[in-house]
Amino acid sequence: MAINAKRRPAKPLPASAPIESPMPKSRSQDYSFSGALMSEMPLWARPGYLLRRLHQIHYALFFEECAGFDITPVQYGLLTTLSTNPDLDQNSIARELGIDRTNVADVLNRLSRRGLIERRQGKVDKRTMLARLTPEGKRVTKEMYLSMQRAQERLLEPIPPAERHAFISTLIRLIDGNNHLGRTIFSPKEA
Amino acid sequence: MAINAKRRPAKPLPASAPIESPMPKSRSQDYSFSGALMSEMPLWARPGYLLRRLHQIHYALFFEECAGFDITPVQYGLLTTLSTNPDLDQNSIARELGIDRTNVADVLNRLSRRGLIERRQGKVDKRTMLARLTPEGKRVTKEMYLSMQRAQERLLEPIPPAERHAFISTLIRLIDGNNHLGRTIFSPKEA
DNA sequence: CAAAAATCGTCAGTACAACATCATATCTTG
DNA sequence: CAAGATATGATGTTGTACTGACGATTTTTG
Repeated sequence: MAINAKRRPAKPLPASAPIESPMPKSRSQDYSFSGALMSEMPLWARPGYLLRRLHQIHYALFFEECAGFDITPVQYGLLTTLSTNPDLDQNSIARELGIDRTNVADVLNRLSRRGLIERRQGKVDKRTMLARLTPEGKRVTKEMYLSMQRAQERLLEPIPPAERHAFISTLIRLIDGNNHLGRTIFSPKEA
Repeated sequence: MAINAKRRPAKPLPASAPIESPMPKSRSQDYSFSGALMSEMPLWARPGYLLRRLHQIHYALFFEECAGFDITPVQYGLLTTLSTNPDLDQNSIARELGIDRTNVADVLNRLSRRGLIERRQGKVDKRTMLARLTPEGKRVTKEMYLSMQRAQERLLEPIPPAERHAFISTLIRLIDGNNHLGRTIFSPKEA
């Protein structure tokens, strides 16, 4: 989900948020996730749809707060990961970030082109390319931290503080619970 | 965020789910969304990151359940929208779905190419192009419904049923609360 | 009513996420 | 050591999501 158009997202990423309320009036709360009725579950009652929207909104907030850095959320995630554990190979990064291996290479290339990371061959395993932050990369990562953080806070602002941890915890449980998905399930051999 | 690789997603979209647990051990729950401490909020405590992951997982589930249809979640959302209110113009669809109007045109083209929707000029306002489902489109929409629904259910399966509505309601509140984002904020004039 | 402003769709261009496939270099193991 | 497994790179595809600009058509307004 890329959003960056030209250079600097002068217009940070509209997220194409609907001006008009996307949420119809009546929320009868009865689209039953346990029963089998659910005669006609509308869009705004589908978690998948809501997740896409909220994810988009996070993008918009991220770009709004981090305007001028020209770094995407995924890129910042990668910077953070390298910041925590330096000299990581691309496969490990992929697992850490939850993105595809080839995609990691793309992101690394973009970051490398801008001098934020550098790569070199691993010594123990010469097949691997270990990535690490450059001094510039460290500087940017640090400099962006508060902006990124503000985006996270603004995202959760609409719900009372007491609910925020619960929400995050639910997200984590849902991710953990579905984590068996992915390449592990349909191994590249079959299919 | 496309996922469809070849024709039929034989491998539905790995979501590149990490094999190794992406969630570190200690979740001290203290990355403070109200205070200002948060010395070093790790990836897995950032709602933005978690939303991306969960959104990805939904994609994987959707493709797994709807394999063979070769329809993406966004495309199905559009089909649903047209199914509820036929003869909608592209701007309305954009608002309804929460995507950009140029993107709506893209999606409509793909659906049109496959004979699932048809468009014609509006009579009252000749600038508009009203889209509607073809009979084939209606058939597919109906046929996919249960599969789509299963994906939604599987997504929420890891949390107890009692919490599911609360989760959805929180998502809705977060979306509603941030809905002021978008083109309306940074008008195209400035910047 | 005619000129100006707003709106609708389109097109071209960019970015990016998530794949597939093939080639190559490098382990690892029987 | 040879065979298989693994890591990465290079290249290409599809789909989502923008930006910016343009023509055609309203709508608004002077």
